[in-house]
Amino acid sequence: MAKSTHAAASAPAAHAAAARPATSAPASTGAPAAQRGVTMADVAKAAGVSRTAVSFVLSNRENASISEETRTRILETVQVLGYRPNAGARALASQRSDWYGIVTEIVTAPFAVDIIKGAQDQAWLHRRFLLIAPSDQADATGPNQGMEDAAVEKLLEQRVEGLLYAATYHRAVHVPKSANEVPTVLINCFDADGKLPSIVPDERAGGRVAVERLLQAGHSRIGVINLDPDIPAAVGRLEGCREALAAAGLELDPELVVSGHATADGGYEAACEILDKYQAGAGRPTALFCLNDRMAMGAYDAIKERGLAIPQDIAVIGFDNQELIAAYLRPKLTTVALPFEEMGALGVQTLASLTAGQPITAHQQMVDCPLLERYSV
Amino acid sequence: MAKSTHAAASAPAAHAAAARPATSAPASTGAPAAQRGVTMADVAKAAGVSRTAVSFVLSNRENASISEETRTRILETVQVLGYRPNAGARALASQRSDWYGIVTEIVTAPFAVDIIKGAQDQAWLHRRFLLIAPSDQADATGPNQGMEDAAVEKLLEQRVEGLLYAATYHRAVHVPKSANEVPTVLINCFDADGKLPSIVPDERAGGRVAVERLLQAGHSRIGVINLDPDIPAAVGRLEGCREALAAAGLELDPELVVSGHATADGGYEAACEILDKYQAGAGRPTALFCLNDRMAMGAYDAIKERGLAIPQDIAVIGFDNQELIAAYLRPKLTTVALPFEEMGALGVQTLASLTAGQPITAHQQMVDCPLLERYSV
DNA sequence: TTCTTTTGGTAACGCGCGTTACTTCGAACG
DNA sequence: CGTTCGAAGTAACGCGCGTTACCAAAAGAA
Repeated sequence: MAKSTHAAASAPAAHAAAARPATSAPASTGAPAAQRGVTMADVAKAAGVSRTAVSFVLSNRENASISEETRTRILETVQVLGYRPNAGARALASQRSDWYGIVTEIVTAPFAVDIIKGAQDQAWLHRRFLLIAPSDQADATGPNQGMEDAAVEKLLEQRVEGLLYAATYHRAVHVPKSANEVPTVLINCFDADGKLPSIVPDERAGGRVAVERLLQAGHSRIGVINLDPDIPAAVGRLEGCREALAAAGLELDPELVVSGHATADGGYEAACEILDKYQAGAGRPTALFCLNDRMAMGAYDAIKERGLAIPQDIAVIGFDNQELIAAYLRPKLTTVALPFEEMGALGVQTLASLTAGQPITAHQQMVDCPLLERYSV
Repeated sequence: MAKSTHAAASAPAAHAAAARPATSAPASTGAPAAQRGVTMADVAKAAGVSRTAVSFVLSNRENASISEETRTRILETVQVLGYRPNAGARALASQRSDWYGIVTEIVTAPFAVDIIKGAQDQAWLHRRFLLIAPSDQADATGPNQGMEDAAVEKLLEQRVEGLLYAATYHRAVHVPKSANEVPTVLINCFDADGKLPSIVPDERAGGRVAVERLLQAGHSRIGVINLDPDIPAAVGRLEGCREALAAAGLELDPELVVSGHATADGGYEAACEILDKYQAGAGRPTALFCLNDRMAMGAYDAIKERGLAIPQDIAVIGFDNQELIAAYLRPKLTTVALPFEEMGALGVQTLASLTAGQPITAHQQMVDCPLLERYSV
């Protein structure tokens, strides 16, 4: 709780009470410094025109008839006075807020940030603001439904034009009811009731591309370090794995599939089990497909412990592209990336279509998981 | 760019054109479903009172005289109609927006998310909304000043009551001029002009606590894998290191300080240099203080390559607490954490004081960097 | 009984802006 | 010379709400 905050030795002056007084300095020098609270009426008065004229000029109205002369005069006045439009007032008058809301679990999120970034960038391009509301809260006792409802409620109070609902791992979710009042798109998750449009990673294609890469490198006996077999990610990735093998006329040996806890330790143990089951050349796999990068990290240790080299003796391929792991393991990990940024961006695009009343391409959109080649295959 | 979006096989129904029509259903059944666009006036009419009365009740006015009877009647009507206050209109009328803005580099940020989370949580507790604006943008050519100005400008258009400016690594920054129009607090950086209040990690105390831990474990000859010696983080941490040694009557041997690139590879090379400079027992350090976790990751490899055990032969301590590295290395890395969340939270608290006109405790507040004990010492 | 105070409200203004309907004026037209 | 018409601009309303000033009736006080 960061109690020990003390004055810094390095900062010479101690502007302690730096709070700005809220008093308005009515008419300062004619400096171009933006004065607080300059309104459209002020601009109008200073330019000697009506407020309406200013509004017309600033909103670039097509069929407004304003002479080029007054037009430039108004724009100059805007500059001089440092006028800045009031987004809230504009929203009130025009009945459109230019805001989207996103509710997501920030706390437990190594990935949420990527979704947010993708969405944020795209929203910025669409000249929209993205309001972020946490669906989990520090002082709440776990991620409770109450928080989510409150988050959606707060967002709706801000009159967001659309809602994004993002999960940090691919799964089915229940979205608060009030989300129905506004166009809503799910990201990295799907509606358990099947009503809302969603955007998810194409796990199956990802699994396929991973195993295809191993096959292409000449491996035919491939071990799989599996996640909890019930979650959508595991189902899809394993299915893709089977497809790739089948296309090469191979089958997945159930003996070579080991499920473990989705951690480095879990990966370590699973890798040990697979590696110790066979002798080299006598059925021992020459490649490991780890269904996430954390497990790949553990597998690395198991492999190195046995004096084996990556990728010469055993090739490893991961999933997720957890940057801080994959890019810093030695050798760097070849892995399949989860397209969080793209999903975030696509979410905003979909929302934009929806709010514009346009049809969307599909109820559930799947985004490719690209292979990231590094040095472990 | 996520081109291949195709209909999902798993989603049965194809609610393709799910766009909601914007037509208002004037008087639906008396269902309790929240009708879009219920206003305070609607509530007033339905409850048979004036709009003022509703406003008084909803804002819990102290000295308003509303009988308990009408009060409950109003509240019931609010429930029934599903009235939801319009935050924008409220902001306009009350001249306070309840919004803070934060501008930060999301792109290049393994850490920015933590700052945001801390700030977000705290803002939520203060019943404030946090608007996030990116200071770097996907299509921009690098982090340019133009983007930052635009970000601040956009935030001010939203009439944020205060501004947070966050960097992802501790450094001096230049803040856009217009930030002066509103209370502003810097997080994980400081104003090059020395005007704005800031919140930074106490690097020196962090360096001290790290080395104290090593000393306590019986190490007296400690190697240091340094960052670029010029950045504030390196200066502070090294200073703390010297202090701890001095307190134990020791001095820092310049021979044992090696600077490297702030990556795993840089750490690997630096560690190799230190380890190969001496024989075991003949001056070779028994512990390494790595000034960040990525370098510690490389150091691990150098140590293991030489057949040495962590922490039995060589103890390692890191800095930053980059979760995905520190918590998954084997053995798990003891490190000093950068208090991003705390800094974010403290930033909002400071902003709250500032906007309330209260004095703040110090121009620059330093937040402790706690030691995280794991298994590498 | 008359005057004052309290209780329980309401009318009306303004926040900053988008938007529609209207006015004025000079030029072209018949 | 009267009429029409476009150009240039303005008055005024309303978005949803906070807030101040005011009012009517009931309850005490003198």
